[in-house]
Amino acid sequence: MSTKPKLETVAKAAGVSTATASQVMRGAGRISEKTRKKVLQAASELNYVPDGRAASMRSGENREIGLAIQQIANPFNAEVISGVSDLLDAEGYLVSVLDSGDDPDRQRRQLEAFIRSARGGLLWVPAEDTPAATVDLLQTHHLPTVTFLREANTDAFDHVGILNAQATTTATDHLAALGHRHIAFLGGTANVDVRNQRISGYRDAMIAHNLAPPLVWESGDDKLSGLNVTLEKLKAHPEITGIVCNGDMVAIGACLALIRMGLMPGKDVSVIGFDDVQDAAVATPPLTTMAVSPYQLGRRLARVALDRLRDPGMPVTSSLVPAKLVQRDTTGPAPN
Amino acid sequence: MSTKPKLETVAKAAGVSTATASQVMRGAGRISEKTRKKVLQAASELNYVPDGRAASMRSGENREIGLAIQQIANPFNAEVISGVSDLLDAEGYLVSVLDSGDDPDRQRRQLEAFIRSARGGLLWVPAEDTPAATVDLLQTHHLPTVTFLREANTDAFDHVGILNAQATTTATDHLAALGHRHIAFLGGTANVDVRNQRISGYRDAMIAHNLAPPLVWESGDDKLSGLNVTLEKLKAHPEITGIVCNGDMVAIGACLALIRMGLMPGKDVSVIGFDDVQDAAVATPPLTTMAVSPYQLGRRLARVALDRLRDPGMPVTSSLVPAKLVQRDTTGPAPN
DNA sequence: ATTCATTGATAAAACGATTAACCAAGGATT
DNA sequence: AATCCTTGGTTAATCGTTTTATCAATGAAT
Repeated sequence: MSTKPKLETVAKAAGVSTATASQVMRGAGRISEKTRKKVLQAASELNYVPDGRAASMRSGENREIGLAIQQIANPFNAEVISGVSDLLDAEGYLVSVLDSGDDPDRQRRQLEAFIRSARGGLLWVPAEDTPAATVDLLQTHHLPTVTFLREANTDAFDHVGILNAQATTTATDHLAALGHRHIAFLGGTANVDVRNQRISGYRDAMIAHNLAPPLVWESGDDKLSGLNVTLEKLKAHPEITGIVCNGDMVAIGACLALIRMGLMPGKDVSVIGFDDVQDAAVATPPLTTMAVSPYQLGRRLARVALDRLRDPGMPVTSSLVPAKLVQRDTTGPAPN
Repeated sequence: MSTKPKLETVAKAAGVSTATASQVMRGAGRISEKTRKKVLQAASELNYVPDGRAASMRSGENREIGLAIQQIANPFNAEVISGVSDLLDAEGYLVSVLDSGDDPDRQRRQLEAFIRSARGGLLWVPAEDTPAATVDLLQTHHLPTVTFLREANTDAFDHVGILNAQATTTATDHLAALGHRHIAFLGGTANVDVRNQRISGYRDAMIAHNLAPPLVWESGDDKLSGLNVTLEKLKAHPEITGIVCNGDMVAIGACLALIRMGLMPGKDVSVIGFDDVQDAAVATPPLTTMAVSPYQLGRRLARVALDRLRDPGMPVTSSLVPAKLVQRDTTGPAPN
């Protein structure tokens, strides 16, 4: 009574062969209505759930897909996850999320475990300093992979990302148009591709408008380090009246710092974020930011993965989505 | 060259049987050092990764465990996830996170898919209004399960949770000691166990101190709805000088509302949160809250799961951890 | 020179599904 | 009446491991 039911159990209960039972369960083959009913009845009475390991092993299919990301706690990532899950869930896939903590070793272990279980596909934000061996691993095992935000050093994977340089150029242009001349870039740790692209967009705009020499402030990606770094750096550079940020969280941190220093964001110093996380609109004051809609980005990512799974022969795609300037209260005309 | 290597491939390359190769890979059985070397060599050259489906099917073991939670984006949950992953990761398990969105149907689909793949164990925050059939499903399939925060209606699962009533009593006591007499409870939607427990702790304290009749304000669990509900309700009840919250995010929302109304949190109206998420300390003003350390809670959860997996015969456990009052700046003496 | 352990390796039967190939029975077609 | 589809179902091989039982070879003990 308490032993886990298998296909054979169901088949016996319905008085048919396992082959027939299997066909019924999958709605395949030619089965009469009468026996179909019998089998389904038996299955539901026994609370039968097929063993996906066996099924997947034999059929070579697997409707579980993984999303490997560095930090689930990051609100941007959290919203991406929602977008991915919502779409793939509706298509009958099971999405499970892996958090690498941006640690290449941990990432390696996770991906090996992932390959072991031979799942259907992988949506992957490669950890910083991912070794080529890890990319090889995925390729050797023919795991359908879509990279996200960060590109892997190969042309075998589809990619979904953001037009980073274009976005920070737009952001810097915006501040320049408001009369700011001393603009700094804040956020991110050294040598991450995404950040480098954003910095270069910012640099280009600074040069194009013939503004003060570019100034890059390194920090973490969270609120707290945005706060601390801003406090410290702004003391050394009181001439700064505009800050282009690597993410909304640091931007919010920067605003907190300004307030602590008795400055008014959007009045004394203008701050512009990146991502448009939900918090951005609720922050006090509401944050001007380069919006990419993480949720929609997640859906796009899922869509690409679906296309790839359905047509493995499809040529490799790369889709880069633009960010839109969303003006709220943290940017305004440069003071006198 | 490009076909996925299997155990047979490795065995052939090393000139041994698959049985031997298998034993080498798992470090089991009695194998001479010489052949051990040969096999390992071959395996690494071929980039061999065992097929976990086959292995798990035969051996009945699976080192993948799932964490099913309602909303990844919630910072409390995000920190729990870190705690769980850190510990289980170190023990060689693969943790994958499922987001049910607190939707019972979606949860059901996810859990079925989860059972299909016959994974090792489940850490489960049951969705609101989870039907008994879903609990049955897990039991029929003998999936080692630990419920978290919310209890399932069965005594078959281990449980890890919070002493909710005790915590809100402490919180209310704290406000009462500061001289507040009109205290409201804010947050959560109707009829969630956790919330009911918290409300009852609040109620008990209100009655014990002979304060104004309890007042419960319903809202979501996020910042924005905390903000909106507070704006609205406080207009109707201007006598309120203290608010006990169902979570830090609503508490922060409430503070934002106060500021918008020209009131000072901790001076005009005292607010006390629940959870102690990272944001609580960074908020302006820093939030007084009932701290449970989601990260540590996650580790505890993982620990219980490990114990259960290692000794399936162990009697069912239930561990409830207390919350500690962390005083910051949003609570203070009642105004005159 | 038997017998007995011990060591190191292997053959073959699982695990629980899927699926190609096959077949029996009945009806329609010539 | 012989042939040919069609329908509805079954048999048996297969996926890639793990594991039990077995076995050959070698050296130690009688």
